[in-house]
Amino acid sequence: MALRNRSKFAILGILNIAPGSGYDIKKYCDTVISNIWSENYGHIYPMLKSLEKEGLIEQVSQENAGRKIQYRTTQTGKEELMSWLCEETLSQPIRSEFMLKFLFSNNLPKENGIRMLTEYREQQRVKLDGYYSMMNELESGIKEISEEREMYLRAVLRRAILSGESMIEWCDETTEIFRK
Amino acid sequence: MALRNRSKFAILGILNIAPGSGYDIKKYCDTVISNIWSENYGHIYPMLKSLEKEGLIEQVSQENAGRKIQYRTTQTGKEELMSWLCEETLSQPIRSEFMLKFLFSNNLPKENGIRMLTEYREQQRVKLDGYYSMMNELESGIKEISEEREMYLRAVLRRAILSGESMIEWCDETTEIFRK
DNA sequence: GGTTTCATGTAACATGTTACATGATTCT
DNA sequence: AGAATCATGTAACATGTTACATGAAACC
Repeated sequence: MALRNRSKFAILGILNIAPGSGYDIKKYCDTVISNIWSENYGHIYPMLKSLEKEGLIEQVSQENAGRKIQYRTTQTGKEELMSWLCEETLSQPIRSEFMLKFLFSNNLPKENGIRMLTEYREQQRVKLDGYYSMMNELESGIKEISEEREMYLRAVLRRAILSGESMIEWCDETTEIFRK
Repeated sequence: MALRNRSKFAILGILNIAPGSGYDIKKYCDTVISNIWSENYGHIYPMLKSLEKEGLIEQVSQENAGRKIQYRTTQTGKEELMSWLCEETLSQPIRSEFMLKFLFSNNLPKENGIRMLTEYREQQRVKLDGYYSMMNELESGIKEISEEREMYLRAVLRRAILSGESMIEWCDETTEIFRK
């Protein structure tokens, strides 16, 4: 069975939220949804061509913008997107390099494990701080987002926060155990 | 800069815990460490050849086993592994198809979101149950694992449990909000 | 004797990432 | 004018997944 192309629907979905260029899509991934998705140019630009060829997106007739090529979803594109949304999501294979390293490090002195935990905790803390401020921004309601969309965005952010908090909890708990 | 081959060290690390065949490695990934890592045959067998060629692993002279080719890490292999363990782990790009779908589904009726959450919660619950029983097994100490190794295994399992619990918490919380 | 599990392997395909090329526009 | 950022694009490379082929050994 052929794999469903996930980048395809990611890009289609992002354009469905707000029409934009390849560059805009990259920006969106690197900021707003960096905690749940990533794309790179090597995927984005060829995919935009192919989505256009398939008739799922179309160029927005631009007058103002310079070279910028803006796309938006077509009716067909919206329909394909909806049908993907309703498909069940198969659970994806998990790969956590940190956890793997940690598991393997039982031959090294315990202090080494503790150092790994400390560094990792700090990485997580920094990310978590970022999520907290995003949540603040969202809640102060500066952005021009519909209430309905905000609800979903907030849920996704909340997920990132809970997940980060849980990771920090684990780091602390495990460090404690290792110190004893 | 060339990417560091993660499968390489995963396989090397697994063989360092316990010598075994390609088949054994796959088993180990699918059971013990399924919550943190996955490998498939397409990676494992060619990588075993290449690790052997590099001198990082060697075949265990077998007498008993049939066709089974068992490998173990060499001294050089152990050293390379240790040096990888001490390298800092760069944070990996995140891709959660479920979250992406959820974020995109603001055009669908709210009930749809609630259904997604319910299904996802159930998926997580089943996994979590599996982790709980693994933890029980570990704690009853049936397996022939050194105390030191057990400590690391337990930490990794504990991580999976906390992570699952946090996910379920989020599902419940979000469902509540969506019901209002 | 048949079914399941063990066991190794690979070809074809699908996806993901980096590094670079190119040049316009905006900011200072 | 020079630097930073915007913007599009691709070639080369790296990684990941599936489906199938093959057959031995264990189990029932």
